[in-house]
Amino acid sequence: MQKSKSQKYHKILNSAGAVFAEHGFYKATISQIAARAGVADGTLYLYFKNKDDILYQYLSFKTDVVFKKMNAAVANGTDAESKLRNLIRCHLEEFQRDQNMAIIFQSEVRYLRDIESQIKNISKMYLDLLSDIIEQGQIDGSMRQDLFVGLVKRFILGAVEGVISTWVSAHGRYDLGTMADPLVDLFMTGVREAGS
Amino acid sequence: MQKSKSQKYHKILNSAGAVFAEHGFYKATISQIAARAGVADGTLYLYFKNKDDILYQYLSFKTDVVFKKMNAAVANGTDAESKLRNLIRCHLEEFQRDQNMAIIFQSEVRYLRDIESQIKNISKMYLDLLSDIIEQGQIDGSMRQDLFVGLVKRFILGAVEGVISTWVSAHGRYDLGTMADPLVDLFMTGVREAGS
DNA sequence: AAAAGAAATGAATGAATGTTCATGGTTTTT
DNA sequence: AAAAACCATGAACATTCATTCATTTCTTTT
Repeated sequence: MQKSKSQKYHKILNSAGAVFAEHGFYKATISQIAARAGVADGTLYLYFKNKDDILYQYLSFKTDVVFKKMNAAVANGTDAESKLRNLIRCHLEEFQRDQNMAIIFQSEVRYLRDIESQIKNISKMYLDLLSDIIEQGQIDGSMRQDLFVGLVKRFILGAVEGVISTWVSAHGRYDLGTMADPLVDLFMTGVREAGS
Repeated sequence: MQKSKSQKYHKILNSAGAVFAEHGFYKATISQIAARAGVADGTLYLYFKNKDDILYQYLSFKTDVVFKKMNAAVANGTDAESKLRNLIRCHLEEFQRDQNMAIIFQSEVRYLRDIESQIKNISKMYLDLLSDIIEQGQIDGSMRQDLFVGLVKRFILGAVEGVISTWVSAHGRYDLGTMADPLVDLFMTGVREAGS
């Protein structure tokens, strides 16, 4: 029973993801989500408080999963550069794996003021990861000392998101994962100490 | 009369910009826009086809103005680096000057599939400007030959947009224009030929 | 200043859709 | 197998708004 509830719950979440990604949150209707999940409209309200709550729980769930993977990816690196490389590769690969999530994060999240705390959380966690990496790089001498970390980390996140955005616009027609290394190279060549 | 129509038209456009920026397109109502412009609801329909059309014309108008300035800024530079510097400074300053526009471009535009052609236009124009600059830099030897222009230009745009996004999230509390030079420096140090 | 034309009004309309709840079905318990 | 507890249904409800248009107000013409 717990499991069957869980199953239906996730079925609805998934359907919601697909419908939100296709039509956008506001144009998506409860009926569309219910139909795609193969349940009646009213059933959604057994599992979710309201339409907003569906999106909220979708984002929470995805955020959790992805962020755990990102943390693991970073922990897997030794020096600052390999951590950065792992983080960005993980980011690109996860978004490529789940295109609905990519669309929702890229297109919708900025739009929703009510869920601002959620956005802030995921962005903040990501930016904090980047801060740590950059600071480590400065300590071990692989990154310039005169970097303004606050700017650099936003710079990196913005660039990665821009690349994802473009990929989404192209309907995911090319491989996103392969952009990780050129992207980091491009970035590192700017950050790396001239002589090292 | 032509002028008074023009005045009211722009009054409505401005009000729409403020209301869209504050509430987002879907939560913004015709009544709010009308009230802010000091006209009756029905009056909007003398100047615009419908709600979508208001946003469309807002974006068209702003796009035109900003893009002319960006073109002029680029034309004002001599070498690739100064052109890039001028472009990015112009971008940041214009968005800072008109925060409503900044919010709408950053938060709303990605969301609106119907206006995709519009977005594509402004993004494409911007990316084309960047392409030209990078190619010129490669020709005159100030930028590396092995750059993948398609990636670099999205990298730059993404980074700039990321910085603007952060500024918008902070409710425009700090000066955006001053970030132009550090941003370009950060970027150039990566792009510039190691020896030059 | 009267008439004609243009511009503006805002209450009424109608469509869209998030949410509820009385009803019916299914599973579990006794 | 009857009763109880639980789950699911989907038609009906209520609200929200974009849009319209009959009426009024303002401007121009003669």
